[in-house]
Amino acid sequence: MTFAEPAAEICAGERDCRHGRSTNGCDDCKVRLFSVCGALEPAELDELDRLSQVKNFPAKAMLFDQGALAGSVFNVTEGIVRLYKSLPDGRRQIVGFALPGDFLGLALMDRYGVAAEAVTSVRVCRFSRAQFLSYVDGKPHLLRRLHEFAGHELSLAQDQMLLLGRRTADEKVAAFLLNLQARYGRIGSKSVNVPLPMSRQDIADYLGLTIETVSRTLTKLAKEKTVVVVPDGVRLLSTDRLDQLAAA
Amino acid sequence: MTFAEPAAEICAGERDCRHGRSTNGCDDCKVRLFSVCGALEPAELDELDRLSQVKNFPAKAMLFDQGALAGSVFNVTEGIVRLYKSLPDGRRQIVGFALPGDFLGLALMDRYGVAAEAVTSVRVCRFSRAQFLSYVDGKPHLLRRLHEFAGHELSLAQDQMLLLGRRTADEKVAAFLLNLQARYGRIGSKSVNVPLPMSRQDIADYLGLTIETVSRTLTKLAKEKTVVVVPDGVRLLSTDRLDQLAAA
DNA sequence: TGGACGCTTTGACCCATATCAATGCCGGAC
DNA sequence: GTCCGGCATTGATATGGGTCAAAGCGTCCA
Repeated sequence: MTFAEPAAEICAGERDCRHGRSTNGCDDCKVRLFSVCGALEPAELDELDRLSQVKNFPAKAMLFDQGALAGSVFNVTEGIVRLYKSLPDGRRQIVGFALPGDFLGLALMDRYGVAAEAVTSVRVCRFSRAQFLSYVDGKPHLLRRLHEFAGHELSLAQDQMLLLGRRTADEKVAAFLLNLQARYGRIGSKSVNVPLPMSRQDIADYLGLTIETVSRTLTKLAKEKTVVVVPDGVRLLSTDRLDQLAAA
Repeated sequence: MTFAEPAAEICAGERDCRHGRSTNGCDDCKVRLFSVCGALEPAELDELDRLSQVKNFPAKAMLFDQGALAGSVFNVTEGIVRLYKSLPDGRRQIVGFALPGDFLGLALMDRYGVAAEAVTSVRVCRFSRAQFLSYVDGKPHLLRRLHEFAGHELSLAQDQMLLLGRRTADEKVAAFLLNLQARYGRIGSKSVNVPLPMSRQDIADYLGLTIETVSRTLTKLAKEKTVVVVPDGVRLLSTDRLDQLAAA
């Protein structure tokens, strides 16, 4: 199983949590893990330090396959990862994109429930699942936090079900753009420029559409001056219009 | 938030766990909670006893609404509950059906993420969320178990995304029937007779189809001798054919 | 500098599923 | 019984989005 959604979501506001004790090059992941798990003692952070390990993947590399034994927990620190399930005939459903700060494998099950592939080149912090498990065991506040996190994940999955089952192509694309904007906003500058590092095929497989429909929908939105399509992204001109389409 | 899926799934086999200490009429829920949470001490079971409370709902009654403050955790002991999200214009996505043995509100978040309505008349065991929470706190093995459960839930949700986004009407209906059969099998007799207490509209809203398409698909399956449609249910004639359609 | 490859856009057409509209069927009220 | 109301089925038709096919358009590399 794989949890991969906004860690920042359950972090009570941003803060500078560099604790000045780094023993390897992986400050970022420690900071983010901190925010997921709630306050940790310096000693606990040091222990996490020792468990973490930086790893890089080129674009298109597979971090892990669906059904594989889950040996690791990852924290994405740079780049984007796609998480998906496939049908035997090749049809694919992307169930989520992991952005910097997101975790993979936090469900701590013994097998991964989805496959994970680098969309762009990706840098992660890796933890051994076994070590992470024993680290977490005996820290009930941390377990509680993890469970809350799981509930949040499930809620997002259910939103996505509503989108896949009951929304039109326009609504799907609008919701996708707004959602991405919000998530980028959390990790960097909140901007009307939304990068789209993933391909149209990825977007289509995320929204339950075809590549052509995604493309046509974007040009339609562009024609009605709701967005501007730029290289590798989109500029939102009327978030109001998008909100209206996404129809919360 | 709401977790509502096969509790039996994570129970290591059925067993008769009546512990002979019941102080109210709710043996069933204790048995099932036991199976979710792993071995508990008799004293712990007694404590749960005191927290539980039987409640009945007639068909169509709402157990709780989406976004409402989550005051309770439920364990369904009789009947079927539908869990859904709605769009402002009335479009509805059912994200799951809760059968006897399933839990509602196990995510323990402060608000329910979906609405829950009785499909049939329903009997539940109710626990106060606050009491359940303090009961669970300080029982790390139980927290671990709960977290595993959450991961399983998420995995099911992701399967449903694949179904909603990438499967045809035939495949959706076939997968739905097989899935229901498997779940009934866990709580009673594994049979080729699959009860369908929910309406066609419910099935449609679960599969992202219309009522007419569900009806047509069932008659099509009946014409090709894959199933027989009977009052309030379906008899499966060729699970092979259904498996083939569901295309694991 | 060009051409080849991968991705995106655009166009024309089609089909699976939605929509609209009867009709059928059953169970409860009286 | 029979009337009524709520589902389910079936048929006719429409359409959103899929499919197939052909250009665009960068970018990388020779």
